[in-house]
Amino acid sequence: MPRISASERAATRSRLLEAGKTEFAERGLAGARFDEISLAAGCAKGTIYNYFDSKEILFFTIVEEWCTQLVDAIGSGEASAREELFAIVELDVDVARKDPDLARVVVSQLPGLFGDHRAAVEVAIGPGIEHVAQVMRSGQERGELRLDQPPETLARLFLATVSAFEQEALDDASEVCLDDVVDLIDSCFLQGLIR
Amino acid sequence: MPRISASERAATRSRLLEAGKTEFAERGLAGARFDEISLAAGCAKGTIYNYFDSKEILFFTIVEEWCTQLVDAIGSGEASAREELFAIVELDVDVARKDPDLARVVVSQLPGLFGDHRAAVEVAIGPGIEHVAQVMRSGQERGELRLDQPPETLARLFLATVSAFEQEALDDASEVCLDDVVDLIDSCFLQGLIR
Amino acid sequence: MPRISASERAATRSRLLEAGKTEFAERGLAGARFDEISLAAGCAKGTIYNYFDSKEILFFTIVEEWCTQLVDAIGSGEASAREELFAIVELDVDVARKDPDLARVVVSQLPGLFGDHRAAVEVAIGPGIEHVAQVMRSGQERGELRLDQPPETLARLFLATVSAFEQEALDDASEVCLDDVVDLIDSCFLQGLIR
Amino acid sequence: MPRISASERAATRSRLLEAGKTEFAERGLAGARFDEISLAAGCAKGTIYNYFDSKEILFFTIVEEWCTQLVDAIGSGEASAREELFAIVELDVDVARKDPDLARVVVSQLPGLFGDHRAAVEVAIGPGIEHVAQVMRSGQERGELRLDQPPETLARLFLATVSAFEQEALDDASEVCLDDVVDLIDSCFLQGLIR
DNA sequence: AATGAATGAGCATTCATTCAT
DNA sequence: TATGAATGAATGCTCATTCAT
Repeated sequence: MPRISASERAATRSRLLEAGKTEFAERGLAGARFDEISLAAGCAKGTIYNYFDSKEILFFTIVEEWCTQLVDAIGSGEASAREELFAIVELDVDVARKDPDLARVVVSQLPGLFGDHRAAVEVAIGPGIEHVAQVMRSGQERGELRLDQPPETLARLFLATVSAFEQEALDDASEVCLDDVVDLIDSCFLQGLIR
Repeated sequence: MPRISASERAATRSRLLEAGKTEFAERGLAGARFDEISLAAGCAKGTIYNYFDSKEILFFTIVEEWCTQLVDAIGSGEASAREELFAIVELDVDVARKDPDLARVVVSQLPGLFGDHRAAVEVAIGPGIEHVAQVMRSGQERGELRLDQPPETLARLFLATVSAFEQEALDDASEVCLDDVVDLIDSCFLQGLIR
Repeated sequence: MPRISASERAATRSRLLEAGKTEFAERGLAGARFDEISLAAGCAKGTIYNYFDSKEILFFTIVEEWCTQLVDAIGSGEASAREELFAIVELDVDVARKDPDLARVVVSQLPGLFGDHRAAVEVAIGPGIEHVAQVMRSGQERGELRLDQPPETLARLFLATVSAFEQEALDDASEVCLDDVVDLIDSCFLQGLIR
Repeated sequence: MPRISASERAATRSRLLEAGKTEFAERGLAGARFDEISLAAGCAKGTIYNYFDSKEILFFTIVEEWCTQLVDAIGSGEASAREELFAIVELDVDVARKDPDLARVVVSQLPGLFGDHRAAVEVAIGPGIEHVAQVMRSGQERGELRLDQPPETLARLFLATVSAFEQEALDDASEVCLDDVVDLIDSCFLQGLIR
């Protein structure tokens, strides 16, 4: 018999993830402080360890959450490659709109990781990469997409570009807003893919 | 009267920048250690402070160096926007080829900065942005480039995309090599700019 | 009216003592973790506090148990000092054979205690010391044992030596086995006591 | 050109070892606090790491120092085994008299160590064991000592007994004083060794 | 200018203990 | 009584920065 209900546990976990997103978005993986996260989540520092074994695990759980949101929401795969990729960008932008901190973590923190962290991020975003690669593969097989790069490479370039554009859009000083990103990706990237 | 000759000073400074690049490329801004940098540069830890006031200053000096290399090498501005931008990518790729550590620092560390560091990086890469923005502006005025975004935004998106592609190319596990980047940028990005 | 039967309570208590022995033997007083003890005992961490007020109390209860086993098993006191002491060593070795973890706790952890813990261990092993001191006193009165040290001192030296030899025997890398200890104590220590 | 003279460095190192002895003697390896050690040594906490890489290293350096003192002071090996061992006890008692904290660390902390620490202590006191074992071996070869145990075992039992007796003598509440230890070891232990 | 020892703020992590259920 | 989630004090260790020499 658990001492707290499942919903309480889920609520605390959720508050920790939320507080973690904010802290990681503001200070990065290296600079984030558990003191701040626990304060923002309204629990004691030690409590974090009842939910996440380490700072890195909390971080990569957040990254996985982003990836899961994307993969879960992605559609049937029946449409053309362009339409599929277009939808993926829309989803990504949607996620970023709903949770800018989450997007900030993903687009700004992931490129700077090394070693074990690099490996962990590969694991965390692996499913997302693989899904997009599948779209690219189908597109190539149907003759819709360029063939000079393997599908996984196209997927990585695609996601990297989307991230770069979103980062620009998330910058408060920028003139680009999230709404522009879908069109920009379409015209500036997808067209180049199509042959 | 300086106690060491100007050339000695310049040599030490240069060794520090070189060692800094390697360390920042391997461990990031947050993880870089002055112990390692001084060791690699063959001087004492305290000596670094005779050349750079802080770790951040050393970092941003390196970023500026990258930016300066680009701006210095950029041509007259007589050609078409596409040719100019093409040349810029070639230059950037050239720099990355000659100094992969420098490129790694720029493409992987800059996105993750915030607060004061964010502001400092804006200062450091400002001239580069401004130069590319000027190319974009001319292209728009000559009717070569799309008009729906201000030239500075186009410049930022362009450089962000180049960085994203280079990062992919610098990843040892990737199938993309630096030689591919110029063509990929041309077909996947520049074409989208041109109307 | 107790909510659990006396036998259930005794069983849980017994399992906790057993688990405690193992953990203390493996990690020492300072390093022992309640998480492990409760896990091994098959109950929740908080339950330990229904039986023992603190980690130290659990520890000293175990030490007392060792002492009680010895005192309970010790004979009438009719025999010569040498025979009595010989019997005590045999008992001690017997206890160590049946419960090596218990012996390990006693011989390895007691010497390192200080302050309040030192005082508590004195209380816990006091009856054992006193019993052996009584044997020494009788031996001295009957003229069997050396008189240059008070009986309590002889008792402490005797038990300390037995512990030292047992520790050597309990060490897996050692050539000495528990069976040797009785003879070794007799020839290396008892003979020196007898005048 | 070192920034501090060798004597200054040696003095700081010495103060750290001294402060470490006191803290380890009072609180054990697990309980010792670097804050206290640095305070007692009159330097900053971080300074300790300029001299010792970790708490364990400081601890085992102290243990080694004890062992080195013994081994260095031990004589030619020309005398009989009994005289040699007698001299070793005198040396050990002398060290304990001059530096009771050091003795307290050795006699009370070493028995309770495990795992890596156990292995490290074996390394630290190895030379001392080996030296005494050599004395035992010579004594056996000359027919002076009992043959039923290998020389290394005799050495361990001998040192363990000396430690046990010294611990009793170092206990403030005990009636035994260090001066008694030599005679007690001779009559209670050495006689048992001799055949 | 160069040195490198000293500094001490900062922080993730552990774990005995508490207490609401 | 039993539970186990929450707590938060405690502490070893890192490392950018300082400064006496």
